[in-house]
Amino acid sequence: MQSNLPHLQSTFTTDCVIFGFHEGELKVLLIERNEYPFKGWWALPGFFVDHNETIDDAVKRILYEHTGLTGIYMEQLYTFGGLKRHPQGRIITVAYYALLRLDDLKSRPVPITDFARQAVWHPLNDLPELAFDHRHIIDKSMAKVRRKISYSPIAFELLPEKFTLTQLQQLYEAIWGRKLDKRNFRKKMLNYNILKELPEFQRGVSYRAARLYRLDKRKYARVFQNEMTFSRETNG
Amino acid sequence: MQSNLPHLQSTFTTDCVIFGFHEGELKVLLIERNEYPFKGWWALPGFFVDHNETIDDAVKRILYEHTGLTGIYMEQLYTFGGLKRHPQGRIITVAYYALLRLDDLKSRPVPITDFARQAVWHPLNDLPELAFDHRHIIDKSMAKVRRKISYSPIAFELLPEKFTLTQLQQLYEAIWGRKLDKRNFRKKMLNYNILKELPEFQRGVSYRAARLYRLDKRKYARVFQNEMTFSRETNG
DNA sequence: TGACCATAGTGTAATAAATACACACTATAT
DNA sequence: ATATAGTGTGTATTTATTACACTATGGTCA
Repeated sequence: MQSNLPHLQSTFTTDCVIFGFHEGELKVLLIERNEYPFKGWWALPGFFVDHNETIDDAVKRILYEHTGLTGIYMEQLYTFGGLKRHPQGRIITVAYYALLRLDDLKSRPVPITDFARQAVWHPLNDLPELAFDHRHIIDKSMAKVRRKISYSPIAFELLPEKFTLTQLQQLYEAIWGRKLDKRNFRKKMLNYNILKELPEFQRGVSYRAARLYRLDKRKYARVFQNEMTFSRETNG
Repeated sequence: MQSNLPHLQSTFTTDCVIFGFHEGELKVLLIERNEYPFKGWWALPGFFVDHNETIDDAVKRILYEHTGLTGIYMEQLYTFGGLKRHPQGRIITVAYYALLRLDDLKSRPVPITDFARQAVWHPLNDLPELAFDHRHIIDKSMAKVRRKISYSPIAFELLPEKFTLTQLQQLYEAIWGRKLDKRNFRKKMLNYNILKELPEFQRGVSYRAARLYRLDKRKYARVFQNEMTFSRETNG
């Protein structure tokens, strides 16, 4: 960019699509707005980016405020600058998505801010009508996650530290919206050699308890390049 | 995002990585700055985004000013908001990359603006030191193009309408920085069935003239989903 | 006009990866 | 003891990837 020009001024914000996975379902954290415009509507958590913080820091702040957690996996998605996306004038928003372990959150109430009446996890398959262009932002996030899960191990961000292969498979199925073959899934996933088999099993289930695994972080980086793919499987 | 808050103001710009392909080499269009900071340094073409134009429109404007062309393939890359990226304070930039047919441009002089002494195509493998974080932006663009060329037919944006298979292969080789096997490349590319064989041949070469092809647009969309890949080839 | 140069153009076999597919096992609850 | 519900495993088939070397052609130049 070039300088010495009139510094045109504009307002910009960040909005964050926070994904969680619980009981085989993908969920998104939405707030119910307590302000105009779109008062009473559901919307993505978001806020203005202060001029002395980075965009990443603004997003971390929002994530902390809504989850009480730090160190959440997050990635910038896209910057929306349509002239009509906000009824009060053009507001640019830098959208991020975040993936988090819903289990870490179980007993932690979602804090309420002045701007939101409540914050609630909504199943991705059953979203209410959303304020602004937020539905579009969620759709675009899902498209990115759906692609990215094929070549990087982001799925593990959504699972508890110890998980069963069935949980992992259900997560892939939820993200891709299609069934995978159990034998092929396990064969392939174990072949990547990024999972560490634990000497532990599920507890409290009324059927054969499944073995627990966790991600082997030493091998994580290697796989990031290897590009895991489950590309063409069609069978149930 | 939420409203009714003090509208924090900030300045933001767009920078554009314009890629071209010529004589087997990838090139980037850079301007020589005629303004402080970084006066005399090479930089990406860019400009402030006006508050009544979309970001896409700002980029189209920049592309037109520097190439005289419209309808160029472009895509948003990333938004950079580091506090120290500009010595005069935090300026957010939305980076785009664009792909264009250098041949369309052959006899067209690159226009000079007040802010730039000259605009020159630089080979990607031999870039000068760049102003701001522009080197980082170019690297990130290349990473995206390198990935995206595997699953979408963006390569054709860089070639003339009629091209030989060797040109197409050289382009993939330039983008991936490694040699591909000619027979495997042709077999695979022709199998996608997205190329239309023309009844024409190269002219003016002092060796056997190669057949010309062009992209078959009817089949283009289908391949966008099919995910062309040349993943593991290691042989020269 | 024939030899030469530079690049175009072609096929097959070996290996690796993806896919389709079905049944026995086990922990728990009743 | 038995019903239930989900765990855990192996193989054959198909498809994709890789490795590899020679002939064909158009143009140039002696």
